[in-house]
Amino acid sequence: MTVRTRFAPSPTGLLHIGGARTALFNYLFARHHGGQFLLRIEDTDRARSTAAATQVILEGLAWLDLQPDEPAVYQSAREARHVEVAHALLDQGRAYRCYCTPEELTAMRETAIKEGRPPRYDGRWRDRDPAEAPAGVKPSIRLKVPRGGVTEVDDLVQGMVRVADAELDDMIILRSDNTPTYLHAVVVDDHDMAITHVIRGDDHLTNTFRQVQIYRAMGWDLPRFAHIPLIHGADGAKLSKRHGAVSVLEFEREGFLPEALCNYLLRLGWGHGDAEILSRDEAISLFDLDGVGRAASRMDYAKLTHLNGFWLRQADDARLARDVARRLADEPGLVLDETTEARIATLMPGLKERAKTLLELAASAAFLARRLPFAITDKAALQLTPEARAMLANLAPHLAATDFSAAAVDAALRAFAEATGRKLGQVAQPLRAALTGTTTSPPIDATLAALGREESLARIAAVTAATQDAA
RNA sequence: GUCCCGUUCGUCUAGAGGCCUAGGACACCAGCCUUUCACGUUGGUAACACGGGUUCGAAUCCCGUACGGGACGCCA
Repeated sequence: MTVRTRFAPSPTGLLHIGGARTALFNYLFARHHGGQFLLRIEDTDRARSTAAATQVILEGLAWLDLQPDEPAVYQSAREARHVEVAHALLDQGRAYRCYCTPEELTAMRETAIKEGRPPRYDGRWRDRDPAEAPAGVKPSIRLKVPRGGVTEVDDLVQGMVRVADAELDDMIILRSDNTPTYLHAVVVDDHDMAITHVIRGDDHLTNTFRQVQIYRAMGWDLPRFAHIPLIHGADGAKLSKRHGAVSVLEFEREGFLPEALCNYLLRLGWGHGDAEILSRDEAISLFDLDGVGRAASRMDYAKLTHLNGFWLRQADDARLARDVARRLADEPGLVLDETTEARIATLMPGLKERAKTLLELAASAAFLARRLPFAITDKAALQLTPEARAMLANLAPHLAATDFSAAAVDAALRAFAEATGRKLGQVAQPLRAALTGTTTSPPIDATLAALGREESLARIAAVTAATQDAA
């Protein structure tokens, strides 16, 4: 039997970190077992589902490279089938029509809570003669849940979980407006899509017992279930649209790499010995449900950032250069032409070594896009003492005599430092300030080489000229 | 309120009765490296929620307590 998993988000909000991890686990599990990973958009709630939210989910999954193996299934398009199954249940006497009004149900719930009983439907239409149906009330269809037994679910993560059927009430499977409820649609769709493993957040664990009733009533085989613990916000509470949930696309904006987010998410709630850094391929070969923990976890940006730094250093230079150019394009005062992009690409090995996010990377590359005259930070200005400016003026001819390769420039710098009795740092720091307007950058030889002869000498001249003006 | 689930360093986790003087990672502190900043590297601080059992022996098994979370919708 081929393993088939699915990620089934509802397009009522955004794809947040919890949903992303659920999708990841489903994807990894399917791949690990050589099966398929599917996507189903649960848009049964027409009032709250939006096309925009669906789009965001699709974009988020694409960014994370968690593409489904088959076209996405839209639950709303399967309504006729859901109705069909509900009626089949009705015909078999496994479901019945309930003529309660929403008001009546609300009242029922409130009294129950007031009297300290669980707020559940009391089954008043379960065995009542439909002939007694009040005129003008459109009925909903409820599942007739067997009484008196115990339902067991052997969850792949949570282990054996039992709930007395008495805890379950006769839930609505078809609303009075003839639309299916989530509980019903999920079961029908999972069955029809031949899903073998339902991997989802453990907020669905209790729902499972209700869903099992539908499988049984229809005589369908049960899929295996795996309820993974939720990711909590910093305060320990569930992540939701209204609570600390951030769209995965927000992570992109903040300069995180999809491979880093996936690596981080994988390690949140799943472990395999001391493995920390995992590529997609390694994740696929190592991932299984027995490595998933049972306790909820919290998001830790520091660790995500660290992993991002690692994956950034692994990333392809051209890819990073493109991203940096894109991010810098919006900034005022910068020139993003071919020359700049060539400089960014050239210096990328040195730049990416020093950045943890693409935002930092772009910021550190910004000096390459500046054109004279540009501002010098206060800290950098401190380096440019009159003495240092004079030193740079003396240094310039030596640099000009080289071919401006990093090696040649490095040799010239060292020779100059030795000849003038200075430590390399005493030469490099003022030079860095003149070249970048800041106090940090990749190694000075690489920086010089990336900027090129003309620009480098111009930038040096700009600060040495200032000396002469002052003098 | 009822039912369900959980609890190992600050955080993510390893741990499936003796290998645990509880390991790793992030963060933090100190040192080394060094051309700034990073990276890297060496070392350090830091945890089995609590109480009872079971056992020669428990982080690991059982029970209880506390705390946390989830579910109880004609939402998904």
